[in-house]
Amino acid sequence: MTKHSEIACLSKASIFKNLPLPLKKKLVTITSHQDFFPKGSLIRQPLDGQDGMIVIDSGHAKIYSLNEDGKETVLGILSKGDSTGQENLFSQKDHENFIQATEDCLVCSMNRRDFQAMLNETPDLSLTLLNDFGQRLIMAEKNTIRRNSMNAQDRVLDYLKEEGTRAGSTSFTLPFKKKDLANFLGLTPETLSRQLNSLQVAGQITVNGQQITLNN
Amino acid sequence: MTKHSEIACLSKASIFKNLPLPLKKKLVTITSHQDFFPKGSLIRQPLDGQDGMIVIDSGHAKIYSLNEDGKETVLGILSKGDSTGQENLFSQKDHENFIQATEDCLVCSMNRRDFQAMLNETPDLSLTLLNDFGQRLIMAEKNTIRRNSMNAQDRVLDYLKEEGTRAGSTSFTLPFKKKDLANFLGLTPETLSRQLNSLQVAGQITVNGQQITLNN
DNA sequence: TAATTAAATTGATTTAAATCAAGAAAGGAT
DNA sequence: ATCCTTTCTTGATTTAAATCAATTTAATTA
Repeated sequence: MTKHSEIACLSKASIFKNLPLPLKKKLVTITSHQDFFPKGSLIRQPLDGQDGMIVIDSGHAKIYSLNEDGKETVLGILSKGDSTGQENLFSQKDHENFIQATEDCLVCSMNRRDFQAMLNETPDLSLTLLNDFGQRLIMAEKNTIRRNSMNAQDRVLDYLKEEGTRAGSTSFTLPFKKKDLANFLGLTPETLSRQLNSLQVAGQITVNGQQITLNN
Repeated sequence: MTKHSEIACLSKASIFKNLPLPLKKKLVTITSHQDFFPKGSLIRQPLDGQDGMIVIDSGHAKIYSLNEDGKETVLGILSKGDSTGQENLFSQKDHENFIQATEDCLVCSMNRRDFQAMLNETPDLSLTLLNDFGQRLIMAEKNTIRRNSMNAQDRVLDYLKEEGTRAGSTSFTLPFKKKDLANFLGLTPETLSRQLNSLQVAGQITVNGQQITLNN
């Protein structure tokens, strides 16, 4: 593993990519680089003793919680460059969510103690993180609004458009199973299936397995 | 307005209350103290040019958004000591939510530029804020789980218990209109009314106007 | 590649909560 | 106090999405 690829890993993470190079170099020293997780394996789970944050270097993963009766709630999807766990870097409580690799994943991670020490020395890093957190809070609110004021079809369309924007193309592959997407949108797989079909009949989208094309 | 009350204002804000005194003193210098907003008035609204954060010194306020067809989504409720707007302190975008005083309010505020300058000098403050943000993100996830895996009645009960914990008593006054509470929980006022009634019949709570008592 | 398991789709039915409607209670304004 | 407006409640009805059920399709595994 070359130093170059280590810097590259951090540079992919949206949360770090705009940091000045010297800061990145410092971060490299406290980062565990590119651990491999095969598809289906758990990257994090409650009581695993892990307290840091992770960055997805390649592959996809999903974050979910399980309630007492085993019901799963999909809280988010991670793609290349996404990070999660920052919210645990500052609390003493253990995380309570599962993170599962939905494809083979390479993952970079850093632990709480190292990171906190680093934050104390580097105000720039704090500001970057604060900015990122702010964005996430705004996203969370947006999601609440979406769920509160949109019906099934509009939620699906809204998500697909967002995904299209993210992909920078009208054509893209769903980054995870429809089952999980349904849950993420607060729907059942059956309802999602019907809505996708209905949108296709209306000519708004073209669906081909996991491949989606937005028309207009 | 005495210096003492100015410090007191910051000390009430959960986000600042654990800061060391010297830091609080510094913050006081960039804070606008105790602006008065009568019940019903808007503390913040889109395009008002305000870009900072606020702390509620007394009274209650609600945060909500309006979509194109005028539908309101209640995003949160602010009580004494609560703060909001931190998420805007780091982005250049203007805020898009309304904040309305639901009672007469005294509000402290600080603007983006002053605050950012201060952050650069005081890493401790960044850490405190990061911690707070982390908590909020965790709360937002909790809320998603609640909405995804609870029916109307459980959502209401869950909220009431949370409020009871917050109030530190089994008896408390709802901090805002049932109409707004319903919206906040993703319900209609009719459904909330029925669920409160049903919980009372089941002996779980006692309802008297805005006054709620939890039994057991 | 066949066998097995999981995911996705399609149809029929149920249901929880929304909507519609109307009256009662509470808050503000004059 | 009286009027007017908004909120709250209660009942009847509708409806969007969930659930139940059965295939088809796709993905894993042996």
